[in-house]
Amino acid sequence: MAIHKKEAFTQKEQDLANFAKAMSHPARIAILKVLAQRNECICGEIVELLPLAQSTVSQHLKELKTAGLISGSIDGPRSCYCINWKAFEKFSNEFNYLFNKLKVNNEKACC
Amino acid sequence: MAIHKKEAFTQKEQDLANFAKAMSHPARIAILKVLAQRNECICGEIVELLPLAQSTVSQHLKELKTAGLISGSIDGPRSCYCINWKAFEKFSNEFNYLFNKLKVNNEKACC
DNA sequence: TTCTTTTATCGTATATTTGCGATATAAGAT
DNA sequence: ATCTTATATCGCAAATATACGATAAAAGAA
Repeated sequence: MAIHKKEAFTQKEQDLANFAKAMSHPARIAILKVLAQRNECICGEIVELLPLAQSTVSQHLKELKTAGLISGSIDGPRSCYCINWKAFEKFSNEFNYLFNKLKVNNEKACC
Repeated sequence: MAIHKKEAFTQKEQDLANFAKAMSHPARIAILKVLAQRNECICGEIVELLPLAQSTVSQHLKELKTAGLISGSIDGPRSCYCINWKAFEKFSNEFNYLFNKLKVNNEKACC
């Protein structure tokens, strides 16, 4: 494969793709769901709820955090995570701009 | 790694993840963008527009088609693709249901 | 200090993705 | 029938992702 060509695309394309990539695993969807449902931030409770090892869950949390979908802070001996709603709003806007608006001018599908 | 545990999650979680996975590469975002912008379906024009080899683009198109985000049909010696708006509507609904509605009850972020 | 609890990180095995050239396939053109 | 054009598929190399056990780190409890 030589080199990954992701840099050859626009920043917006890469941003959208990165956001989507962060959501591209059911475990991460499940984590986001839990964080979205609870008003208080969750820590190791997530591990209890998922059918995965603690280290694996921790890795998924790190990916979500790196991608900016959640934020986390240390709270004594445990960690506290919650959703970064701003990132979701941004994604939602980008997504709708790209597809919902264009859809109007594009009713007649051809294949 | 032993086994992938994706089956251990709900169907909805898997569906959302699969949709997101299809969008998780800038080349595929770019393809969707082109298809969304043109009223008529595009074929090899996409190859011209992307900084990738023809075989690579063909592979990305196949992935998008398999995931249900686009549909394609043979048109003489060339192939015609277009967006499957229904799939986007479904994803948009799922996504908004999961996040936008919950957001209302969740204004106070904690970390 | 030592023990316990909670979470992050390391190392590693395996699976999947990405990318391309080469080749196959399919259909219209000559 | 042969040539050309357009697209899909195969085979392979390299990069990433997924998962887990083991271990480290950090902080409160005994």
